Amino acid sequence: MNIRSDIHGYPAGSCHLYRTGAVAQIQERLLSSGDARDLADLFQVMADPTRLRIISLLAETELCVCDIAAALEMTPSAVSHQLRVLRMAQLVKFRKEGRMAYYSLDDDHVLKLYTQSLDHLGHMPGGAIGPLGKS
Amino acid sequence: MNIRSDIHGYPAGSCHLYRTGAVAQIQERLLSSGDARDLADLFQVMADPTRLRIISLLAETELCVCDIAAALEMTPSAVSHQLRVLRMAQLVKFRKEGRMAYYSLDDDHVLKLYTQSLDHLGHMPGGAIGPLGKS
DNA sequence: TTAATATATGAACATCCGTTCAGATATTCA
DNA sequence: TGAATATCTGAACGGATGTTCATATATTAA
Repeated sequence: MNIRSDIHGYPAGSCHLYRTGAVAQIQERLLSSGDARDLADLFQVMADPTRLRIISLLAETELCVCDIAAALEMTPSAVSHQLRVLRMAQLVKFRKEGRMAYYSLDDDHVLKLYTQSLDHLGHMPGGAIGPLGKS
Repeated sequence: MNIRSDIHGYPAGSCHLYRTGAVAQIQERLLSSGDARDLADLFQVMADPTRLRIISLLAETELCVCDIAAALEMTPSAVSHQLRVLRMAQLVKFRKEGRMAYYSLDDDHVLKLYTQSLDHLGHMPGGAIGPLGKS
């Protein structure tokens, strides 16, 4: 009886965790399916160039949709769609003033995550992601 | 002559940035297209439940493919595919020992980004806050 | 050598995602 | 009122993506 043969029909192997019976131990620090999905959703929202550029604009001040669209040289429609995604993920909030909607970052956690990722990018050799592994 | 009419054929609006001519100013802090794409690629790699769970496993120790597969209750093939994605993004590295491949996190920036995002999740009002949700 | 194990990879499939387009709502101005 | 503006939204199209399946390579065991 092991996980592989029970669940996936794999023949029992000889990986050391099975020999030592340490599977339960490493599963304790395993992110739950639910948390993994929630986290993935968060990263998914950040995983778009347009949304990241919007965040970079909102990092310092609130802006209305048409100005964001102008700065990004995109249609207000496309920007509005992306702002909706950011809004639903609670990464940005907005206030209505007349016919304008002024958007800003929801809290400083967004900014922290953004700057943290920029920091990580700075540590990537060449910035771009190359093939296979590290030298 | 403004960006919208030049590039997208939109009629000139009256957004305040155009009246004050501050477009160039906000464009200075705008993330470049290239950087935005690189950052989006990084987040994209993080934006998958399986890859996040792998990262959570590798947060404390190196593991071989079959043990990761066992802990995740997935096929080694699926795990190998995801490890390849993590490897190409330089989020994990591996060493070959016989027929086994032991994977570990490439550097602590990955872990920082991961824990930072967990922290953000903990601040989400509606978001699911699981056992690992907050530290 | 032959068999079993550990990992890697290409193709295929279903699903998801960002933009465009058309159109809707709401506010302001003449 | 009617026209222009600011924003929003649903549908659709093309492209990206994660898993499965079959298969390939390499290492170890018998």
